[in-house]
Amino acid sequence: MKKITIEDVAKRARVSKGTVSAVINARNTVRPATRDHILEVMKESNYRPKGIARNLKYTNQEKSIGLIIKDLTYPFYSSIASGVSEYAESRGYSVIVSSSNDNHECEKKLTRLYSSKDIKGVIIAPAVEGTAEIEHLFKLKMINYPFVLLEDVKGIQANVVAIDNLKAIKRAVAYLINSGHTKIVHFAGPPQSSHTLERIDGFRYAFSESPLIFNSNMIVYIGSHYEESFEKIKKYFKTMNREDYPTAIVCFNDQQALTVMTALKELNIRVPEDISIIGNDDIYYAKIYPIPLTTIRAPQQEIGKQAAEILIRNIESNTLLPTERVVLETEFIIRESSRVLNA
Amino acid sequence: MKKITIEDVAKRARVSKGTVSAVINARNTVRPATRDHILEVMKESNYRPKGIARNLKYTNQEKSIGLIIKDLTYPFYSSIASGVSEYAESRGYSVIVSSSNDNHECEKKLTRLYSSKDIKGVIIAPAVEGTAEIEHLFKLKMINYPFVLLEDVKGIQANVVAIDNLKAIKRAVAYLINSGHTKIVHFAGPPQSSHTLERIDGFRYAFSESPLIFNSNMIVYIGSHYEESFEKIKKYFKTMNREDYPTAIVCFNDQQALTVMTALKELNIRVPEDISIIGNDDIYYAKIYPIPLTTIRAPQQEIGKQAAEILIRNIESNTLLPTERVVLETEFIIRESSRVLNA
DNA sequence: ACAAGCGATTGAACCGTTTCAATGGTTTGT
DNA sequence: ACAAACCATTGAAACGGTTCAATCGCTTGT
Repeated sequence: MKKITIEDVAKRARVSKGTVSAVINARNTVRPATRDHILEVMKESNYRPKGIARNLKYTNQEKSIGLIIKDLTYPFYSSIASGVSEYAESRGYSVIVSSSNDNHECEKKLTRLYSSKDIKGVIIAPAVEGTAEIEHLFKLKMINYPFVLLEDVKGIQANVVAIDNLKAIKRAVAYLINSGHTKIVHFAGPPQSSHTLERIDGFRYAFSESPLIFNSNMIVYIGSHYEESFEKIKKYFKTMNREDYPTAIVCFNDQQALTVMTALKELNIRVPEDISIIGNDDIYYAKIYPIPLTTIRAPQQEIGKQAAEILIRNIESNTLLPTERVVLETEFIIRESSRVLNA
Repeated sequence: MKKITIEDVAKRARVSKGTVSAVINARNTVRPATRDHILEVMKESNYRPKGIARNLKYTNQEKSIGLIIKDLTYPFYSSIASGVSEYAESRGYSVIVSSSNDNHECEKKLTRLYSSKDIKGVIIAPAVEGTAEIEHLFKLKMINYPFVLLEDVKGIQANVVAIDNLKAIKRAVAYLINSGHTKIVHFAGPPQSSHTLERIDGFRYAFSESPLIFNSNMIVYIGSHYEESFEKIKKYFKTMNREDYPTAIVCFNDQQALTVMTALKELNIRVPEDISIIGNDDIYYAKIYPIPLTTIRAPQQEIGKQAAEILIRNIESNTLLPTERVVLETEFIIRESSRVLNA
């Protein structure tokens, strides 16, 4: 069962390849009867012209760039995607997105896929930094395939657009400490994620610069998906005396923070009167929640835009450009889910 | 400034194309000195091997399918995407997603892009049905390019996986009417969207089967994005006497419903005591809202899965299969944002 | 000193289309 | 009836890589 080619169709229709090609491309030089006959044969043999062969000769039809993110369903990443889109479209590029599910193998497969499909370049939110196999990135470098990372990766020099997670969390925690909170807890994300680690580091760092003393009970692994985390959150409070409750929780991200607030409501714990909640990212739903969430805003659109800008600059350059590294500032947004104790 | 080819590199490095190719593919038959020299030349001339040419000969490396949706940032679509992903990966296909922004031109461009890149098939949530130019879909049919639509499109016979929007809304409205609500309003979505129209139709249909009489004031165009809708919602209530307030609002989708609830909170209108709110879709955030949303659940994952299944069946068949049409059932989920009046 | 063996390199064939100058066949004008 | 003009069709070259059998230049063993 070998693939059917234009040659086969031509043979069966008793015409030349050129004529079949003309039909496929809807050129009006073909006699209607011939045309219909060829279409008939195409249908009968379920002939599918091979896209890449069509593009071999005249290549610069449609320009496109790729984006590999960890999770399509998390608004943080889709906002980055829309930032990429907006800029890219303005430069005439279409954008193609895939999710690596924070899985390394998947990321490798996707980079191979993208670079083999005449997609001009790719923006990658790299998966699980810890495991750090990065040969696939070296491979991209070798073939001078333009790419931009959305996170630092050790061991390779590449274009990066990142935010300073550590600093961001540190600032939020410092705010709580300055507001008189002493019983502060961090609800951490998925253990294997690099973001989780960075945020824990930021949390600890803030303590090291304060009179308070960090201890490891302050880190509670909750995850960020509803299904896994909702029960964990309730259990955490149920197995604890009310007087031991933290007065503030710094959450891994906004999605988790919203889940926490909903769980607390079910437990009749008030936000922010009993407990202050701080999120991370400033996703869309953080502000339409009835208790608007205090959070650390990452400039998601801007991340996307800058990454796209660097990428396209590299794509369109005919010399190899020096790598760039951009670190964007986060913004601490105080809304109603947090409270100052020593006012 | 013409494109640099493997030939150019070979010439400059004083070797043959074959050797350069061996270096690119990391074959270990190349003498290290030769290898380094070739790499040097590649870097100097910023040579980027053309992906599609590499794939011409041995083609079936990585299988992938495409997905074109209207809005990457709306959770409804990203859930569909994850349904597609899950099934596709299990069959060995990678998934590539693009957003058409509900823009027809963009959709056309993307279908061209996908079919020209050796992506085996595509699932399309078609943009703005009203304007309905569908030559691009006919084009796909002509080249027997497998595709599945996520909505009926008039004038073309194609694979479709859809939900019955009209029936779904009708059911929700019927529920309200049966619960004793008489002042019911529909907050509609973006005027140009086909979903908006279907939902308005469902709303009217429910009235036609009840003792109540529909009138056009019951339809209020609010949109579904925060920025545009929040103020509109507040204005709607401020320019109205309290006794004229509807007792129930059927929203275009969940995102809008959540926005409405937040706006109502600001106006000190209670949900569900003063007004019942019904959403549409059952997105993730509908259930982590502190007043869990009554809504019409669309089986998003399942939509994605079924579409992917049909698509891959068509991709792998070597004869042209008859088109399929699947209509999935919605589920009315009563949570806490709605209230029965005549209990 | 020569044959065998080996690693590195070459180059022609191939992948499946598009293109376009050349050709063949039909119609038109006179 | 014949040249000119016109349409539809052909077929070979081109696109930019990969592959692999053949070859080349060195070592090695005897």
